[in-house]
Amino acid sequence: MNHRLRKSDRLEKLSTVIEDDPFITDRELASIFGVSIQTVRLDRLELGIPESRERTRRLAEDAKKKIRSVETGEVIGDLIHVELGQEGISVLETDKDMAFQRTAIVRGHHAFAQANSLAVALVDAEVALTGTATVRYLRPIRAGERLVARAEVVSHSGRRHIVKVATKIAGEDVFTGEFTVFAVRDTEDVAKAQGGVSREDCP
Amino acid sequence: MNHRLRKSDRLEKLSTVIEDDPFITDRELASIFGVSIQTVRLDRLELGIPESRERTRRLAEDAKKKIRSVETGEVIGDLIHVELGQEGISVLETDKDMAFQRTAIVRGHHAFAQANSLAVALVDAEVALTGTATVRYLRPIRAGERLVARAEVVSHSGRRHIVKVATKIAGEDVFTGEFTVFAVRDTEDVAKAQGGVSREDCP
DNA sequence: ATAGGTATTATGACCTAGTCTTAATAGCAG
DNA sequence: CTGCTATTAAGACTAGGTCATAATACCTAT
Repeated sequence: MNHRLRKSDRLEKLSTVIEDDPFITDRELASIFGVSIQTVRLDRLELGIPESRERTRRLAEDAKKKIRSVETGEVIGDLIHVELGQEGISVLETDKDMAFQRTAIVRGHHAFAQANSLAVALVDAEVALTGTATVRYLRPIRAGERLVARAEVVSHSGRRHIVKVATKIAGEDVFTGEFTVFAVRDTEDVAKAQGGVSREDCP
Repeated sequence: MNHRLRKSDRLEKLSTVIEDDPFITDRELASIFGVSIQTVRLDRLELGIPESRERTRRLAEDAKKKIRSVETGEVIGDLIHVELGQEGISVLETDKDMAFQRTAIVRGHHAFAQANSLAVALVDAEVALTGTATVRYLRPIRAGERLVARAEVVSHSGRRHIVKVATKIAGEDVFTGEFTVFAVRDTEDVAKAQGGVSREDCP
C-alpha cells in the first residue's frame, strides 16, 4: 500500500475494503494499510465495524434468510390477503439486489415470480402448477419500489383455473398477467395435466 | 436430552442437529447430548464435520455466491453460447431450493427467469427490457434436472425484438416462451418504450 | 475372572482472532 | 514547552476450537 494515508482517508478506505471482503482479518488490514493491528482495531471501533467473525456470522445469517425468502418460501412476496379460490394480494419490496446494476431496473422475473406464485397459491388444491402465462410489463420497476399484486381467479373448469394478476406501484399499473393454473391431485396427474395444455389453450 | 443414546444414534442425530443449526458450538452440542465436549469433537472428527466457525464461514461464502448467481448475475443460468442479436444457449442446474418442498417440482419462475434473462441478453443494446412474454410449461420440472434454454431472435423492427425460447431437459421440451424485448438507448426512453406496448402488441 | 477392544472423559499445550485496559511514544500547533 | 491527536505496544482475558496423550469405563469373548 502507498505508505501512510491520512487517517480520514484510511477510515474511508477501510470501510470499503471490509465491505467487499467481509472475511478479512485485522492482521491483513494492518498490512494492507501499513499500520499496526491496534490502529486497525481503533479504526473499526471508531467506525462501529464488528470483528471479522461477527461479520461472517451476520453474512451467513442474512444470506440464509434471504435465500429462504427468495427461494424457499411458497410465495414470493408477503401474502396480505387471500380468499382461496377467489382472490389474493401480495406485496413485494424490491431492492437493488433484484435489479440490473447499471440501471437499477428490477429484473423482469421478479414481478413474474410474485404474480405466478400468488396465482398458484390462490388455487384451492393440494398441488397447483402453472400451465401457461401471458404477461405484460407496462413500465420499468425501479429498485426500492413496492410491488402490490392483486390476483383474481376469473374462471375455472375442472382442474383448469384462469387467474388474472395486476401489479401496481403506488396505484399505478406496472405489470399484468394471465395465468393458467392446473390443480393436481397426485403428482402422477401432473404430466397429463400439463401435457394437455399444448393441445389447446391459446391466450 | 433423553440420557445416553447409542453412539451410532448420536452420530446420526448430531449430523442433523448441526445441519439445521450450523452455528451451534461443541459446548452446546455436548449439553444437548449429555456427553463431554471431547466426545462431540471426536464425533465431528469421525463424521468429517468442521468446527462451527468454519461451518459459518462456508455458509456465508456459499450463500454469497448463491445470491450472486441467483440475483446479481445479469443472466440466470450459465451462458454457454451467444451470438448477439441472433441466438444463445444457457444452462441452469435446478436444485431443491428452487422447488416446492412437498413435490420437489421447480417453481415456475425459475424457467421463466432463465428464458427471460437469456432473451434480454441476446438483444444487442445498451439496455434491453422485457415488454411482454407468453410462456408455456409443457411438463413439470423436478429439482435436480438441468434446463437447457435455446433462444433465437426471430424478428425485430426498430427497438422491438421478438425472441423465442425453447427449454429442454435431456432433449425433451419442457418450456417455451415468446418474449418481446425492447432495446433502450437511455433510460428516459424506457417509459415510452414500455408504455407503447399497451397500445398494440398482442401475442 | 481377566484380557482386549471400543467409547468416553480429562488434561495440557497451542492456535486464531479477537476483546479491554493501561501506558508509552511520535509529531505537530499554539 | 505544553497539550493534543495519532499511533503503537504490552498484558490479561475470551471463545471456540486443534492435537496429542493418558486415564478410566464398559462390554465381550476366551
